[in-house]
Amino acid sequence: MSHFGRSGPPDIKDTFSLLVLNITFRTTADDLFPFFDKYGKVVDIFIPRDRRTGESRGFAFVRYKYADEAQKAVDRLDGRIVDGREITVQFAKYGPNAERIHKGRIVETFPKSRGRSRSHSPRRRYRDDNRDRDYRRRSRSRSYDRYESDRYRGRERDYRRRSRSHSASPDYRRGRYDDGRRNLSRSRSIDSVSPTRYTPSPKRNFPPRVTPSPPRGGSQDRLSGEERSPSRSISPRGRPAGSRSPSLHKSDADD
DNA sequence: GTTGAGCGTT
Repeated sequence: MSHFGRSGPPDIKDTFSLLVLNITFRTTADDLFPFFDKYGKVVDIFIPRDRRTGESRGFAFVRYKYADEAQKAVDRLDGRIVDGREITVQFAKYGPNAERIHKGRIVETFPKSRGRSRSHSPRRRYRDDNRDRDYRRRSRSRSYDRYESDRYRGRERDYRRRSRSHSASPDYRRGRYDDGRRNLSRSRSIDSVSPTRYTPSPKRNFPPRVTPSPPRGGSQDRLSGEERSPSRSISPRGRPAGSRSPSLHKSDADD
């Protein structure tokens, strides 16, 4: 199904979570499902997204029903190329609530979890807003010299050159995307919108030449007066310009 | 439209 993680964490008590790193930012759970489903029973797949932009953060969590299948998936899918990117599959070390996890399974069972135990010390469900912008920018400044950077870049470039056969354009994702969502492109109906509850924009239809000038009074008042002045519709005399009779004499036009 | 170390949501 396509609704992995839509209904929240189903049950991780008897599931083994795998952490998939180094995936592309366009890779979705549906893309990873066939890969992992081939090696075992996938219970759920979840890809954390950014709460501001809603984009993927570059990693996913795959839950298997059995440990052996999860282990096989790690051994098989670890290092595989998905969407042109080498993914890294490994057992999750932390749970949804940062609980200890061994082999993708929760080992740190809270003894007094009769209703509320770990809730006693609830850490921030989400990253601090102030650090929210930093949690990904922290490692940007690396000690990479331009030489090494250039070398890595060159290697990566070479890798990409070898990767694409003859004419691989960045539209590879588009083709796949179009393959799955072409319905949406064809009929842009309200019913065809993806289950994601993202709101594109409250205003569905707006005039092309819409003037987004805030209708706030005050300083805008005088500006409005200026703009209203050049209106040729009203003559300085208070008489409509079009109301001028063509039979007006030349001498009358000396105003 | 971009980026690339890491551990998760109704």
